[in-house]
Amino acid sequence: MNQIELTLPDGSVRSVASGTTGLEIAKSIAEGLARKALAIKLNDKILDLNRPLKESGTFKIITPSNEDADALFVLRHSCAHVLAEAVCDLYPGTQLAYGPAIDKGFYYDLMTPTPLVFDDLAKIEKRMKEIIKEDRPFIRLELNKEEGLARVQKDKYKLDNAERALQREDSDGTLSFYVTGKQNENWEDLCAGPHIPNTGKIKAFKLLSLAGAYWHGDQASDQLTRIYGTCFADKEGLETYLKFIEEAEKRDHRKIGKELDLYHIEDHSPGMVFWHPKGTIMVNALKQFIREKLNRLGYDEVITPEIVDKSLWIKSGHADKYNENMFKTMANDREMAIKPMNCPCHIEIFNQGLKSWRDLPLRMAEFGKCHRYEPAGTMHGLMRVRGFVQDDAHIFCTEEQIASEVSNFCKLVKDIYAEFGFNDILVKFSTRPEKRVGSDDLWDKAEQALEDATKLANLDYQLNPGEGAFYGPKLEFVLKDCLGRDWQCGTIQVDFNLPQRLGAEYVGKDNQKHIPVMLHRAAVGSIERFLGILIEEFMGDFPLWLTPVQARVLPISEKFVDYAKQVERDLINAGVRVEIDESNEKLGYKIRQCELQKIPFLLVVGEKEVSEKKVSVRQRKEGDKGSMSVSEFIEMTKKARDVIR
RNA sequence: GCCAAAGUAGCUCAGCUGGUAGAGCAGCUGAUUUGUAAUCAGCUGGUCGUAGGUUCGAUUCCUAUCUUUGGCUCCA
Repeated sequence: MNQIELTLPDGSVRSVASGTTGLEIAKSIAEGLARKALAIKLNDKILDLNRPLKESGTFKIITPSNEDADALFVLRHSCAHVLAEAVCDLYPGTQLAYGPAIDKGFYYDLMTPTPLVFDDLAKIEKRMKEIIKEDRPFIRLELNKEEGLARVQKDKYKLDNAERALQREDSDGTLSFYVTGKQNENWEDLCAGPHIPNTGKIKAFKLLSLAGAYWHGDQASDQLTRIYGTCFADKEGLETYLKFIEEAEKRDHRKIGKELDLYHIEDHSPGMVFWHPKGTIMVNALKQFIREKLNRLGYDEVITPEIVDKSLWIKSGHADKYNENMFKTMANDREMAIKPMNCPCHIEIFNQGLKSWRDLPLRMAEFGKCHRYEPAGTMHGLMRVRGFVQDDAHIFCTEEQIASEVSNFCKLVKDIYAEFGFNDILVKFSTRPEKRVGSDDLWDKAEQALEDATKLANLDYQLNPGEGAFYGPKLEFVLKDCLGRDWQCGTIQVDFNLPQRLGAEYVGKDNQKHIPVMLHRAAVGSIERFLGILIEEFMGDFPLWLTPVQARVLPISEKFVDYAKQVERDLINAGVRVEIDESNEKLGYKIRQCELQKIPFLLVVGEKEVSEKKVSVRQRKEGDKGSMSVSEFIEMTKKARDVIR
């Protein structure tokens, strides 16, 4: 019999007969290890413990651990099976679709004969616990194509899964099933595996939520019920995770936005933000932060109308390809639309006067307010709204200039994000969507140009097929919120279509007219969304330049209010955003209010400060900084204002 | 738009199986004149998301609708 060589995590090499199982190897190392083992990993492939091993390579025995992604993966996937079995038991006639382990747990998409409601989860959990207690083994069955397909005939989703599995390149023509217990007696599911040896190995799980999900993610297809749950190696891991969610909720920008009185959204205009004075300070501070960067990079800022006649949207293609996303309005009998994007308006400015090749690249920026009719049910605080301000710009350039302009922009995005401490950014490359304008030749050219640019920018990306804008492919810069959900912020898009459609031209060196390429780009994306991300990232403890109130003066009693007002006046004149707390409260109470409002500097003034013409400074998170003169304090804030994190 | 859940005072929430609503904080008034995360007392405040229906009677049951939340889809 052939021997295979297995390299263990400690570097030692074991030579065993081909066909030996992971469990046998675990036993040969230690009985205890064999008892704990969940699965094995051979060359990056996780396998059941009792699968015969046929190849040499790196080898590890997977044991329960909240730190081991492989362990969590098998546990969660097996837990999803237990979930599916429980649902099938409780709701006969349930059809199963798909039940993978995901980043933070697992889900199962299924179709029950009657709709499930949230309260059913408790019942399902109870049944799952019984199945786990029965400690039934997961048994793998490998069947040939005919036998396998015969087993899933009644279930349209599983049949579809089976057919697709057989079509996959790495298919060996067999289909695998996992029975939880005895064949033909207990529940089974078409599944590639791997699984843990028996259900009793699941020690800590919880069902979390119920959601609708489309079969294959296709809106036109069946709507399935998705049950989300999570599973950990032990109770402690589960509790830590649930605690994490609880903690994350405290960072939620919607909660902090309310507590700090930054904004609200109301029923009259769903998805549109009412920025309160304090939020407005932040919006303006962020705009100014970006504006200063753009000024240095040769952008010209413009302002364009928000309401534009339908005819422009017809020419641009929006009326055809973006229609359901647009707010429409009538001016008497004239049909207008509220702009969902700034690009057509920027082309209108470009088209004023004759442009020469010497004008290119022409970088036109606008903090343009856009409105998009997003589907109900997609709104989310500041992150997903219907009215938002983009830090938008359009770069009109030649084909030759695309790569360097895109590359420079990528650098700008990285710089800005790094200043806020976002260093690990996900970049997606989205290619031509089904609904698009322009010929395939132009799309080939645009996608190629964007790819060349990513090489110049030395940018790693994830391919996101079919998700580009209707006029061109795009790069998306993705940030995460407190719960780890992805939000697209920055973007750059290569567009060979709109300039042509809207008649943009420049005179080239050859004295002929040419159509410029247009790069649509936004560094933070939308001011609203980016502030939402920042609120969660900083948990309300904003850097001094961004924070709405930088200092509050706290007179110890009414006797010192006059002096406090004088301090306040001095600070206002020095450009510090300052408030005064004249309330008839004790100092401890006033300080507590400031801490809750996350105010960076508190200036306590009492008898001592009045006589010495000083203020006592208390800094957020750092405590008492001692007393100093007002001018010393102003110097201190000036230094702190430049610090981003 | 789809599935599920929710909507009670400015905020956070209570209100069991139908008998016209409560707490804490905030706010107001008064007392206190306060030294680094909550001084005390009193008072105000809600046609219980909206519109219908069932009922002698609806915050509570039913229907519709709007909004919000968690997902799906879509997107900055």
